[in-house]
Amino acid sequence: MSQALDKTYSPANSESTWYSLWQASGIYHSAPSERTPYSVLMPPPNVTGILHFGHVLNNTIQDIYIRWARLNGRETCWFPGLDHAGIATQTKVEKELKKQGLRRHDLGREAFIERVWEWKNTYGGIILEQLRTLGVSADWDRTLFTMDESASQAVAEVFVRLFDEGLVYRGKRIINWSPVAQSALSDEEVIFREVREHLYTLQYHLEDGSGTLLVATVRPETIFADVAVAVNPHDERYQHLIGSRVMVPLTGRSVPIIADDYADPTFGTGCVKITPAHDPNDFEIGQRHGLPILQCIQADATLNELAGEFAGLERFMARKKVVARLEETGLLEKKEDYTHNVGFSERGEEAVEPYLSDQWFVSMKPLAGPALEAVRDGSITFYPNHWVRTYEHWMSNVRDWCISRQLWWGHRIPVYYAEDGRYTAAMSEQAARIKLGLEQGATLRQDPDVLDTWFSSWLWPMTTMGWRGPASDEVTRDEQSEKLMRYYLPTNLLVTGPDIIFFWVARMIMASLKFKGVIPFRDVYFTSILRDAKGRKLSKSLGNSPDPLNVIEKYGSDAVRFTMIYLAPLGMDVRLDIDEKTQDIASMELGRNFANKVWNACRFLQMKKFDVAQATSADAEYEPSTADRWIRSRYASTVQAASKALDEYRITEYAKILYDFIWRDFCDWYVEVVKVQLTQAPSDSQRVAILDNAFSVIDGTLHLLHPVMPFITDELWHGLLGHTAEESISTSTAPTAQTGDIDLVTEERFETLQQVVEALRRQRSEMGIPPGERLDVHLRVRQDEVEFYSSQGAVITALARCAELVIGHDLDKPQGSVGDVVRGNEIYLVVAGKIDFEKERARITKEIDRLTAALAGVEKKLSNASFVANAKPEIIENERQKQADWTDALMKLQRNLASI
RNA sequence: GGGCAGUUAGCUCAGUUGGUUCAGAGCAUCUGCCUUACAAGCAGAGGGUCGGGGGUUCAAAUCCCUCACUGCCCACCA
Repeated sequence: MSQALDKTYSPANSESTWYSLWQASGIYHSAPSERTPYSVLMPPPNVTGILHFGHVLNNTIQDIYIRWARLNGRETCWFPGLDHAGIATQTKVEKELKKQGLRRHDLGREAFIERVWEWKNTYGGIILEQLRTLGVSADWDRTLFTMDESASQAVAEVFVRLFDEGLVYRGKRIINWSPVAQSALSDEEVIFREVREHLYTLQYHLEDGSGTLLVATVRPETIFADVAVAVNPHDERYQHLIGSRVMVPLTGRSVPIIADDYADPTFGTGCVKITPAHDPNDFEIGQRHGLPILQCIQADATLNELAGEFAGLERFMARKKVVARLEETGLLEKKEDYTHNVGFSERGEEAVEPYLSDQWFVSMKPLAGPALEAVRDGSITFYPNHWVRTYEHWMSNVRDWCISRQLWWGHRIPVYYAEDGRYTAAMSEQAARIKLGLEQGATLRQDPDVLDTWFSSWLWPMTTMGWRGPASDEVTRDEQSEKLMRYYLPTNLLVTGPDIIFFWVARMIMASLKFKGVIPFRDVYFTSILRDAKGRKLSKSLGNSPDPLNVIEKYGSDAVRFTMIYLAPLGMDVRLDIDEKTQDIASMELGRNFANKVWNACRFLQMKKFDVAQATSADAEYEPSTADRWIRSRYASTVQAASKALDEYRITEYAKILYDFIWRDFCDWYVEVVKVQLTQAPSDSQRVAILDNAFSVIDGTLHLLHPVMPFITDELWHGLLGHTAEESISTSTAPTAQTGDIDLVTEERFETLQQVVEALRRQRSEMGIPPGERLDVHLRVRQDEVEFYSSQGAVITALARCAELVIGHDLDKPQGSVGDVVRGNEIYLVVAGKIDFEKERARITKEIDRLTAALAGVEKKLSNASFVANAKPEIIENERQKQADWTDALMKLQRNLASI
């Protein structure tokens, strides 16, 4: 046994020491072996990322399962990595440049990308470093960056393959445009927010001067691109006008009045202006009716020459001016307040502009079918399961995925355009020439755009294992990565937030099925959403997202991990009591106090071990006490329950089971009894036998606790059980439930003992007896229990602070005593002169009232013929037993009351 | 408009298959303790009838219906 443990657990030093040891010994590296694999894919944090509490929760859960699998002898691999996060990273670097008064175009594409790489190299690994502070036991040797060479190749090959199959195509569509990023966005990157604007009703004069059509719009700045006004074909008000023309205000242009069901006669005036270039619905109507397309808003969200005097104005400024001019010219009929939803860019704060442009799309329907099936047929299980509905809904209505981004940072689209306008996707210029049937040296231009970040993320299950794409599979055949995928795929668990179920989870399922014919993972655990005390999501901008490293520094990593797990039930939001001023989370004390409790329980055992003579061996004749057998029984149940909770992904319960076992059973009762047993034991060899029992329970308990509290458990495992520095609890073996140790008879007996002690304590407290004062106690028990209670005399005496303890079957209530009844046992505490008769009478009366009411309930049940006829026999028997017990207790209490 | 969660003690939440005093835990509150592992602790106490209403059942916090409120996701009719 090593050095004495300190009085208080101080995580700061020991945690980093342990992590260094773990890392140096490379114990978390994994490779295919004879053992059953267990693998987890880490959701790759962004290179710009800094650890936040979402990561803490997410990675703690993953680490728990990884460590638990490792303890259970699985070949355990946790694949970590980093995401290049296209838009996010590029925006960051552009902001940096802006401080120097530069824009990316000033540098040029190549120099700019170089700057981003510099940024990535400087800040990219920070979060991975931070995850180590948290204790994450990933296989760092396998860390992958989504823009690493192998991953990039896979991305390009996948693109080419899908292009060749016609599943990736180019098209001119209305897409979500971010004027700030100057790039397209996918539908998933747009979030809708309610906005209070105005609904303007404009006068469109009929071209022949015969009247005016009133048209409502929230975007009067788009009138310059109007190509028609639509009315409902069944709308009698306007039927006669269909086919005639109206003048678009402020333009001198006339457009036709067309009939289309899209126009809702009950909304506004029933007339809709049609602007195909600036509204997805209008675009479709334009297609249906063969209308021309006019575009008046440009990529930077300013108006172009079509807008005449308004050209060059930013869209919202233009709206103001246009409205003003309409007002002047009398063409503005009315202006009403109007609240509706507007799409905003997920990252930036700006309103997304529906923008007509050439983009690349993935045709999703063919990919969605098998992916939907894999979840429906149970090959993949979601926890909590209700997310399946969301998944199904999205998958059934999936729309094509816009994957091109007008950015520089990312995987360049492997498409080459010939001078004649033809194009193809290929792995190189030369390959493209061959595909297009062009001669060597023919000029080609590569598509300037890059791919959506998620186009690399969806290959994560394969690229993390070294996959280089479908063509490589067929041609070069990478044995190494093939072996890894055969062994580790499908991975066992994915832990992620429900917010990226469409972005990532669904698409990984599609890609893995498409390219490897295998599901990427079996179980998906959706984590809780973290909120502050006011219920708001944690976010940097709100200032309600403390830096986890500071919190870890204050409470310890184990404490933070434990608290997060304890507080975060499966599938529900979690409120954290974040103090915005101090950036502190006081509830972390729960974990810290618990860690300290574990620490001190071990410290106690260690001290007792030091007290016995060195090298004493356990007395083979030692007969385990009731408490010894009780704690073994409780421990066996705990192993069983904790394992089951983990298997079922009820990690909060796992945490609670351990918390209660260690604190309530082990510390509050077992350790207290052990103190008595050690004092009473006649020899050191007996003491060693007693301690052996305690050590074996604490050894197993540390293993159970290790997945959630890796640092302190390894430290105690060494400090207490004398393991060498080369060993780690994390690579030792988990305990299995010894169901034979579960002994319900002993548990019942011990519980009664606990209740007797508690009753005595309650009496003392109510009578105001100072804790130090010892009083006589008389226990009247059943004849056949006298021996048992006598054997527990020392324990009761110590825990209930008795002076003299008299145990017998045939005892009378002593003079000057207060009494109580516990499971048929009568307890008398001799308080002599200190007795407060009023209080005592009140206490017993209250107890009698309670029992009388409870008994009445039972008797009512038992006298109910249908209850007796229908209820299960054991339930009825139970009620009968209660009736007997309570009748007996009532009798004893009444006698007690009478004697006061 | 469609879908999914949630509503249990002052606060944050447990409560697996309806039935052992199941109405629990932590924090907070109150009382008393530095009892030689732990004051980051120990011993006690008070506090809720389980959102409202209805139903099924011998029996409901637990199952069904309905209403209300809260949150999230999807859709997005100018």
